[in-house]
Amino acid sequence: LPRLFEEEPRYEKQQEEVLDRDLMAYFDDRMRHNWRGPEHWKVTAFKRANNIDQESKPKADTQQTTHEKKKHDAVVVDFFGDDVDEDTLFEAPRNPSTLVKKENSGLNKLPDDIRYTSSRLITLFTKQFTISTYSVKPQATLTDAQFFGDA
Amino acid sequence: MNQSEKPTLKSIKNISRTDEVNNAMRHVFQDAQMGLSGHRKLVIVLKNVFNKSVELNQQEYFALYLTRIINRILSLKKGEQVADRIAKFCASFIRSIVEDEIEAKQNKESDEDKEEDDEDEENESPTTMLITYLIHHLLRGIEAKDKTVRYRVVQLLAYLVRYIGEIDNNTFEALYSSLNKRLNDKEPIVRLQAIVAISHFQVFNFDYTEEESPFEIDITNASITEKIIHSIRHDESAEVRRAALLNLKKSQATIPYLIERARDTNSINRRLVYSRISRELGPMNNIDFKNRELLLKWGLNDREEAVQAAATKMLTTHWYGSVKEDLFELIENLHVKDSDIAETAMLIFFKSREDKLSTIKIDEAYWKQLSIEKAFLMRTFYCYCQDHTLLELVDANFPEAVDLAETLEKYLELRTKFIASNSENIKAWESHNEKLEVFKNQLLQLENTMSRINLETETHKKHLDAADDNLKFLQLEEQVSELNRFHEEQKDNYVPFAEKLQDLEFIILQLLLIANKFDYGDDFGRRKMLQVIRKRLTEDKLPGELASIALKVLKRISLHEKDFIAMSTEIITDIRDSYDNEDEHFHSAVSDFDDDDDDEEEEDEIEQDEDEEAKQKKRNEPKLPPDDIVIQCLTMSQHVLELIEHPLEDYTSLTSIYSGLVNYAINYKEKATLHLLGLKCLGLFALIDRSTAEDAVATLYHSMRSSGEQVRIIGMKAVIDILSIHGVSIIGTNIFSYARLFYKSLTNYDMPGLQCVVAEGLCKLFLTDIFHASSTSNESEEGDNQEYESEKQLFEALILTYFHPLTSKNQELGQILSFCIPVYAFSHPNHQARVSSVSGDVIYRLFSDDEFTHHDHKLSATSVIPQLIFWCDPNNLVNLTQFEIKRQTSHLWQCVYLLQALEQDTSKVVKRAIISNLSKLYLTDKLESTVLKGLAEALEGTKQCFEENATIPEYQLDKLSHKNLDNFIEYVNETYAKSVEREGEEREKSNLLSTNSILGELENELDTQSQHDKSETEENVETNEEETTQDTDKEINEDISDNEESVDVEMQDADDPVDDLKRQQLEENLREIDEILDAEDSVDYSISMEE
DNA sequence: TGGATCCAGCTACACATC
DNA sequence: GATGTGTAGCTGGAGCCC
Repeated sequence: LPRLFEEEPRYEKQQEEVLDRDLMAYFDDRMRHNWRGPEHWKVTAFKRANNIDQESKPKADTQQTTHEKKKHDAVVVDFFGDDVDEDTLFEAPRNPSTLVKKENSGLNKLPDDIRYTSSRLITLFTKQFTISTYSVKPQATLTDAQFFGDA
Repeated sequence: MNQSEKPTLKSIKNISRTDEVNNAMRHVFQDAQMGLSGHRKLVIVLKNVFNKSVELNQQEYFALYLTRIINRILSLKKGEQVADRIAKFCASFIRSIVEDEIEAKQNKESDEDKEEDDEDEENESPTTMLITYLIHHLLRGIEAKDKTVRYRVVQLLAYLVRYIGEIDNNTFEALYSSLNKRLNDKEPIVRLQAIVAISHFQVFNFDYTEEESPFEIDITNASITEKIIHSIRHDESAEVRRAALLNLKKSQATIPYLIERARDTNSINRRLVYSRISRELGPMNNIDFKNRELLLKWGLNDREEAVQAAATKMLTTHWYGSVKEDLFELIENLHVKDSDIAETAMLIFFKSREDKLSTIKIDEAYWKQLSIEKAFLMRTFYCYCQDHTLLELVDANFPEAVDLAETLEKYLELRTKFIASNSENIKAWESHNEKLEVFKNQLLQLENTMSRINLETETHKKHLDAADDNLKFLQLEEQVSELNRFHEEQKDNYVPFAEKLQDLEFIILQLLLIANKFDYGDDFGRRKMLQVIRKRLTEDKLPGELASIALKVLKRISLHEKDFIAMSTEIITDIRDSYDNEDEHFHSAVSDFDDDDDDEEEEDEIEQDEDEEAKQKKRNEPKLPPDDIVIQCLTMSQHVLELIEHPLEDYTSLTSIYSGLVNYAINYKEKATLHLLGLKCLGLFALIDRSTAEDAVATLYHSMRSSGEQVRIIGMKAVIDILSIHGVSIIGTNIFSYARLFYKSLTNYDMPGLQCVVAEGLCKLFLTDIFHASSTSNESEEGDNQEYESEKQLFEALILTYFHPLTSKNQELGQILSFCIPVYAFSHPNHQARVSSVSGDVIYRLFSDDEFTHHDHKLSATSVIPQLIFWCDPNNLVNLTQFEIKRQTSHLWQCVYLLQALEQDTSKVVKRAIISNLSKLYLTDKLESTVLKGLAEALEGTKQCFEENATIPEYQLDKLSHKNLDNFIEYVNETYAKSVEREGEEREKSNLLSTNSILGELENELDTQSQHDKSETEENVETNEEETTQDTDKEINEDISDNEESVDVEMQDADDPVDDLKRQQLEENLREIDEILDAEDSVDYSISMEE
């Protein structure tokens, strides 16, 4: 893929394809999640964009301490100790309704997935024909990082 | 025995006091908590202690001590190993004593056979006593305040309920109703355990149809299943639903609910349906076709790879295995004729079972005698081999072209004969079809009328009584039920015939699909195929899908496009001519329409003369050809036009026939099929001929304005396609009308289908820069600006539609925009700049404009803002090097617009959301120091604004927001400092010594420049021609949305390539930032800032 | 068993409501 | 003032694969 190593963006003449094959595959992949609309949108590749708290944490260290902590934390019950006060243990809530969840009428199902693809985005509605771009601008291609990274 | 001595079997024998029992028990549990491995031994020890207590007649003390021991683990949180082990240990112990008791009973029973029966049936056994005691104890805590206590209680009960066969009815009733209540516990972990517990009751028999139920509450197997089903569907916790999924009894009655979870929002649950539940359901035939189809459709298309993989495995391993690896049986079960997923399933099968490809053998005998399954396998196998260039398999299995053509001909001939020998059935079908047509016509007319009434109501503010039309709708409903009766009435005659015909046509379709991909190496075969296709297309009156594929084959085997057009024209002419003998009028009718062409072209004004139209119709009335012929010709024309790739040049034959047919059809507004086909063909025709397109857009525009959703969708698709092919110039100076139409359609939530089309269409036009290509057009400056404003408003409307509360009701629209908006933004820096330029307006309007705020379920600022920021993040741009990404200004500009929204009268929630998201903006020291400086100053201004308004509640920030804002300001200042430093170093290295003097000159020049043009990014440098003053902007700024005038704080993209005026650009940018922020107080925001 | 991933719960805080 | 609700960021557990 020689294109990857070209430094300058390529400026294309009119009537070129909007997205090339690689780019379509790239977008189809990237848009795989977050298809359900704004209320279900989640940040995915956001960390990379966040340049403020970018100091890399010494991961190994923290991991070890948590690991150790986990081991040490193991609780052992003393069955010879004083008995638990049952009145406290079984104490009822002041308002019993706080134990009840609100009724949910939803079905917890995904909506029908129309599986929108980039090929549909660059194809006409009424026939199988790819739309061309009208402007004079560099044709979109993947950046190196995108190709080697998440692409 | 003292506390330090652990009990042994021997020491237990010596126990004589209850405190010794207690001590022994504590020891056992002290050990049991350490691990599962010792449990077997400890169970024996504890059992001995229990038996000893029974022996001493102190079993109630044993029970008491046991509950005290258990109390100690009830407050241990979920995940605490110790508590889990103790719970398991209790379960093991209870199981063990229950088993012992059963064994003892059996032994006793066999003894009793010899002796007389005892009387102790009535008495409660020590084991039952213990279990009952334990249950009552635990039930005391089942409604405890502490969720952990409830969790542990229900967990223990879930273990115990497996061994409760002997408990009394009252205890059971108390247990059952308490557990039932926990199905609605606030805490998911409690509900989950309650599901597990209640699931065990499914195996009990609560059949009280013969006898009276011993329970006072409703306990039946059906009610238990019902409760689990309620949880599997409605519980909002994925883990609870999972527990219900895994524990619900698998039966024909529950299958639909199990299958339904293949669409669960949780991907683990979906995967489980395929990996585990499907196996538990047994052979694929245990599930009916409809549900199998759903499973495949959902699973093979799932967004999660893991789910897809599990679904693939289910198909290719479990189901395939369940039909003993018989591929034909598998295909038979797929019901290929009625299935939408069979093809995908087959291709996935081939891909994941490549080992089976070589076992497929297709010889002469095979393809000479095709069943639908054989034909389907042959076709999908062929397509798979072709797509994966498995040419050896193709050569080994598939016939020569000439044989394929002959086979195809054979089946086509079979079809013709079959139809000919069933004329009665055909008549029945035709008459049914006629009724159907009448129905469609009425529906379309009614839809159009309703739409017109709505339009008139809106435009003239008249209230029209639509009662009449409602009545008509009711009448139509009656017709629907009548039409639906057809299949019922024709059960014996037509239905079997239709099925057989469909089988034949399905086989033909498979052959055509092969022919469409076939390698016509030998010319003899090609010519044979050509002959078959041409003949059959002309003579056979093939149904839509077959005709469409046949035409594709024709195109494939034609010499070139011109040849294809000539042949198809001839075919359509022949179809028409075949009826010439029967109806002389038809030919002349078409000629007449040709003559009408001129009239038509004159008619592209907005107001069409209804009388003239009617007159024209009348004139044509006597020459009417049979509708079905016209429809057939038009359908063929549509398919032909769909296949033409090149602009129309001198295909006059095509022009004369199609423009005649098309105009004829369009005028028949009361004939649905004809009218809609006419519009489709008009649109398609316009795509290959610019002059047709010019008229077509006007015709389509009028049709849309006065019609219902069906017509509008067809019209909208056509218009957008025409714009995609010919550009905006095709609509001349009328851009405003069209923009308004687009806007109205986009925001018309009564026509959800139309919304989808226009949203997708606008995205296409923006993505391809067909919209916003103003710099290349030759329109006047004013025209340019109007176009620009219309497009800007449309773009903002698209973004607003994505976030609109009502869009959650139009799933398809949401999905389209979820895909298209980010693709648009990420595909070019200019696109990203455009998104950032509307960010401020979007936020302001979403959270302050009544249009958006008065709905329920509206989105929060904390979810909207990160999305806007994500779309504008330069890291998401394609096409750029890391260096270029670091120099992108989209986030910087977005920041300016966000600050603007921050300083406006937005609510506190919005302000906080903006501030907390500022840290997500990607601003680097590779940006020019001048713009960073501008941003830093803007931020100071914002800070000041907050100080000045400190008395207003909205401007009183909480601690965290203060900190976040200060951190961000500091970050920008640091970045600015670094940038200055970097530029200094670069200047030193650079030998371009004249930079300063150039800058000086430019600064002077800047002062004289007009004050309102804005530009974006280094690549885009504004040219003088594009300058406009603020005043001109306002004068021509008509608002397509009927709202107040829109604010003109906008960056204007220019498409000129990079030149060496970067410095000027940067100065501009800096000035921009100042201006935008200064303007806040004085500018009259369109988005009406109601006080 | 360990690693990667996703999800849900936890905590701290702000704010609304009773 | 107590209580409930909503949010952000973190963390640990669950289910899976190898």
